[in-house]
Amino acid sequence: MVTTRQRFLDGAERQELAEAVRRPANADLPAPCSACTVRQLTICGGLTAGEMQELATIISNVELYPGQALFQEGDTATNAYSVTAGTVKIYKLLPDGRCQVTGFLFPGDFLGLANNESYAYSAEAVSHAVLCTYPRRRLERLLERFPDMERRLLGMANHELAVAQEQMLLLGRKTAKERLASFLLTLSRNAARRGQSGDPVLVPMSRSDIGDYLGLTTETVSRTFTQLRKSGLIRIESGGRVALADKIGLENLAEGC
Amino acid sequence: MVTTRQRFLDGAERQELAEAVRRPANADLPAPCSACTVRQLTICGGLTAGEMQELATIISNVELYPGQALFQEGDTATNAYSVTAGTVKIYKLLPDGRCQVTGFLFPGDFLGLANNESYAYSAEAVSHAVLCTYPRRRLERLLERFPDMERRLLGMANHELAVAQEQMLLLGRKTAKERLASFLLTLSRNAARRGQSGDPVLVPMSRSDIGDYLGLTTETVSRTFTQLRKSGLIRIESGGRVALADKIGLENLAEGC
DNA sequence: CGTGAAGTTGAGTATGCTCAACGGTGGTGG
DNA sequence: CCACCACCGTTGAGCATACTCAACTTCACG
Repeated sequence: MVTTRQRFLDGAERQELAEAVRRPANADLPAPCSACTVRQLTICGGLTAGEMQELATIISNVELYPGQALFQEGDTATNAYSVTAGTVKIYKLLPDGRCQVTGFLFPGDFLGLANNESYAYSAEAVSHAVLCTYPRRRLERLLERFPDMERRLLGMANHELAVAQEQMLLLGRKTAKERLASFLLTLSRNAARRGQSGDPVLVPMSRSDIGDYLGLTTETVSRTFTQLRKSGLIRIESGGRVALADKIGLENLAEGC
Repeated sequence: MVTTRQRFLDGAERQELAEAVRRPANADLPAPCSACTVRQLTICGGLTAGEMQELATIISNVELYPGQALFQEGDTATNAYSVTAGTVKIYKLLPDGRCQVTGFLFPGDFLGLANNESYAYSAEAVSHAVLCTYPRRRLERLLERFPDMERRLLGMANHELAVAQEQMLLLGRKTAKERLASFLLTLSRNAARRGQSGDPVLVPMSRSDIGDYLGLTTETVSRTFTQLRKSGLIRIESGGRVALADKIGLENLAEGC
C-alpha cells in the first residue's frame, strides 16, 4: 500500500510545511508550539500558557513524505498524533487487499487515541506532512490533570462520530455522482474552516485514494469527475484544484435532490 | 418512517423490560439505579455510591413501543439517553426517503450527546424499549465534577468510532454475503458481551432495517439470508433467532477470505 | 525526449436494484 | 372460533449502475 507517488507542493503548502518543520524535533527547549498556526484547531486550543509549556515537554515532531506510513492497523498504539501540515489518510484493509479510507486528516486533526492497546487502522501521508507526536501514556497522564483538554478531546470525538455517520449515509445510500459532489463540498468546507481557499479547492489525493474513500473504483471516480465537469458543476484547474462552478447544484446533487 | 410494527417479546426480553420499568419515572426517591442490570456497561459504571445518588436525581425513564420515535434529526438536543432494555436504531435520511441506519443500540449503549445544539440523527425503537433520560445541560454540569464519568464517555466515543470505521469498510468494500455474515457475527458478539445467547442469536430487527443498516435492499437481504442458509453457514430458527451453524465459515466470509 | 505512474475513456459484465407476484403469520373483527 | 387482512418475508425476471479488463493519453521528472 505504500506508493512512492511524489506530488509537488504548491506555494501555500510549502509555506505551511516550512513553518511546521521550523520547530525542532525532540526539543528540550520550551514550547515551539507558540508559533503553531493550527493550535486553536486541535487539542492544544484553550490551554493556559503553563499547561502548554508542560504539554510541549512531551511533544516531538515527525515528517512524512507522500506514501510514507505512520503506523499500521494492529501496531501497538504507543503514540497519538496531530497533523500540523499536509494531508494524511487513515484506512482499513481486507486480507485480499480491498481498501477503505475512513478519513483524510488535515492540519488540526487528531489521530491515534485507540482505547485498546493497538491501532484500529493504518495511517499514511498523502502529501508531504508534519505531525506532532504525543507519547500515549504520558498524554493520558496529562489528560487526568487537564480536564479541559479531555473535554476538548471528547468534543472532537463526538464531531468525528457525526462525520463518520454522514460518511455511512454516503457509502450506503448515495450514487457515484452524489458521493463525489458530497466529497468536494466537504473538502471545500474543511479548507475554508482552516482559512484556506474553499472555492478553487485543492484536492491533494489521487483518484485511487478518492475511490477508496468513496467506495468506488478509480475508473468510476474519473468518469464521474468528467460527468460533473461536462454538466458544468465543476471546473478542473491546474495543480489538482477544482472550482465549484455551480455550488448550489452541487449541494442539491450531494443531498440527492 | 414511524412504522406501527409490533413484535412480541420473548421471555428474556420481557423480564429485562419488567425490571427496567419497575423503576419509577420522575423519581424524587433515591437511586432505583441500584437495581439496574446494565449499569456496569454504560456511563454509570465505576461511579461511587454518592455520585450514583446524585446522578439518579437527574434521571427519568422513558418507554418506547416498536416503531416509536425518540427524537428526529435536527431536533434540539435537550436530552441524552442510555438504553436499559430493548433495541433502538439510529438513522439518517436523505430528502427523498433513502435511509441509512448508522447503528443499532442495545442495553448499556449511550446516545444523544451531540456537540451542536441539535441531534445529528434520528432515533426510534426497534423492539419495545426502555431508556434512561439525562437532561443534557445537567449531565454536562455533572460531567465537569465527575472526571471519571467523562473519561468513560470518551472511551465509549472512541469505541463507537472504531465500530463506525469497521462499518465504513463494510459499506464501501464488502459484498452482500460478506455484509450479512459480518452483521450476524457482530450481533452475536454483542449479545454475548451482554450475557445473552450468542449462538442462537436474536435478530430483533426487520429485513428492511437490516437492509438500511447494511446498505442493501430488503430483497437482497432476504436472498442473502437464503444463500447463507443453503450453504450451511446459518440456520433460521423460530422467533427471529439465527444459529451460526458454521462460525468459522462465517468469520472467513466476513473477512473476505 | 524517454519513462513510468496517474488519469481517462471504451466495451463488456456482474452484482445488486426495481418491479412484481406470492406465501406466511399474527391480529382483528365478524 | 374462524376468516380475513395487512404486513413482513421470499422468490422471480429484467434492468441499471458501477466494476473489470484493456488501451490510450497526459503529466511530472530525469
